[in-house]
Amino acid sequence: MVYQPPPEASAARAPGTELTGETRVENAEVARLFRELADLLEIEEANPFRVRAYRTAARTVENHPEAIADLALHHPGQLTDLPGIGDDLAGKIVEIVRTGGLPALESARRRLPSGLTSLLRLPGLGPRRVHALFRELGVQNAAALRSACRAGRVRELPGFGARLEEQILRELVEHRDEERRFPRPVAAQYADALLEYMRAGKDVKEAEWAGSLRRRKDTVGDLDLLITARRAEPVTQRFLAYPEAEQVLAHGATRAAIRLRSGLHVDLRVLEAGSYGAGLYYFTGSKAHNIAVRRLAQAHGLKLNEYGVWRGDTRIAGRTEREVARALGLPLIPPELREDRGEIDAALGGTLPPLVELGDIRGDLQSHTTASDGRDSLETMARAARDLGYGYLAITDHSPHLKVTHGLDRKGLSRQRTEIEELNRTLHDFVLLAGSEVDILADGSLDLDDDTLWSLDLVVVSFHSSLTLPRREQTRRVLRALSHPAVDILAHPTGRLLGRRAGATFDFDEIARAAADRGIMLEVNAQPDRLDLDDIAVQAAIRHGARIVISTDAHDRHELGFMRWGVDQARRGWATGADVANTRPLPEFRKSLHGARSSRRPRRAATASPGTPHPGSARTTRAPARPPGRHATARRP
DNA sequence: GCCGTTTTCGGCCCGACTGTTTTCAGTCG
Repeated sequence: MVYQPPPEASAARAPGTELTGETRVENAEVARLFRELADLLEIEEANPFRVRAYRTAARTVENHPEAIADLALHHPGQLTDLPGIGDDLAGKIVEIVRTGGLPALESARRRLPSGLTSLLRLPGLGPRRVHALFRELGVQNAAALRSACRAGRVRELPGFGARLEEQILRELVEHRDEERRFPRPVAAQYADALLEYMRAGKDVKEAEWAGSLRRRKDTVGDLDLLITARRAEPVTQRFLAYPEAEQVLAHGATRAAIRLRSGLHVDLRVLEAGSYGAGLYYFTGSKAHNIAVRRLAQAHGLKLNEYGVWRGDTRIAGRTEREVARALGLPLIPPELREDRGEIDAALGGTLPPLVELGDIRGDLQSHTTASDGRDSLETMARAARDLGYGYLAITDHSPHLKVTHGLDRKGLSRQRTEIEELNRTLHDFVLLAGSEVDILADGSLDLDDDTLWSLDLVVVSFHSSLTLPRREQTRRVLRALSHPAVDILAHPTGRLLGRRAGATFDFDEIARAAADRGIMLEVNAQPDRLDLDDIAVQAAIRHGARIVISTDAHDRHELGFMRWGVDQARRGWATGADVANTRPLPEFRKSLHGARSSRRPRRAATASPGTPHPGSARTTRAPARPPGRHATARRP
């Protein structure tokens, strides 16, 4: 079978064409190209270690907290300092960054249709079978595979069969070739219910979630449940009988898998108690972290598997994770950091960061009331925040531009301030801050006049429209907004909505540097479908010296409880309590806030219209918002 | 394709389950 590629697949970009600054290649794009090439090479049965090298490189690039394009263009020699990047891959990165394309991938696409890579996502189909489908039946994509299944031609291939054919067809009809991930807060609801059900089983001793849920990743593809029991069979049976299970995907002695009605796929593993720690470690992952830790075990002459740490045939650890880690000469690494992003070196060097905890949070810096699109009153929100043990809550109703939210203008904000001041007189040990979530307009100007902005305790800015501006323009827009000296916080910086909207494209490093320079804080928005910034960006922001805030953006009193999701996100970004501004008690938080603002504020209160460039730009008149070097990052990877 | 207490070649993490194999390859995590 000779494959004729469609014309558009090979005519990506004329050779030698250079990309202009307008379209800088994102880390994620470099990673995507490497992954596609790895998939195609694997289908071609290339050297599996070569395939792995591309996947490792994809992960390294994706996880790199700064723009790989900057490195490739200005310091290409430093690319090989990154783990898993050698001379060859460094050259390919430079190629991608310069031209937007990768000749090796284009050549692979001429040999194999790239539609094949989506077939790899179908359960039961790996590279060998996908290759056979293409070679024997000429199948190039999901549609062709569906026809082949319906015609009964798939079952006749060696290594396939009627059952596999039926399964493939079922999966195709249900679109399981498309990647589906759940925001973790959503997956956690299903997980909590299933865990409670399993713990009620009489044979169950310990039961815990592992996998990406335990690593607190922002989205979860499937759930991994670990259970210890003397006898595995009754536990497995109980699992398979879970009322919410739609389909049994696998069922062995110690392992089983089901799909819930929600579409979530759940893997169960049953172990004996002596292996609990090793099993938990193993199933928590990530895969890349596991591989790195196993290498470390090898270097010590040990073997690590899900049953324990072994010296020859003797198990020397396994009961608890801490015991497993100790046997490998490591302190216990928090699950959030287990991504092979430098945490093992940090652990070996004794420089793991003391991650921020939910209990460190002293206040919430974004919330809404019935004055705009919230569902609870000022007083209800205040009392709920105080009940959480906070010392302060910022009320940040929307500005008028966003019509659907019925935002507050100058008059509305003034009225609200009066109410807030009255309320503050009745609340003990608790303060409401009068703020606003001010829309960043398309040109980067702000949606409130300067006097109104300066009248607020806290100015949070964010955009809700024009998310698709070209990169350079979007960067300029955000920089202009941050150049307004009254701005305190940039909220949900990318505007992404998990599973629905990718978010705006801009030069995040430039924004983070500007924020650090001006003492503006970057928000980790804790709304389950935002979780914006993501973990990589949090890490990058901290490296640039910017402070983080974790805010719930609560639209009613219950949503104040979203704080935990934001804290999890910040922890994955290696944030310590010191990196997060709202771990400070109010006087301290306020002092730093007003310190930063008063030094930015022009001598004579600006009366210019919204967004007019400001005299006495902070860059020249303001002392740094914090001592330089506070973020000395020897502990960072 | 990367990498080095195995250092420029020869390794590269480890085990369970499924289906169709009749002894194991492929897939999955």
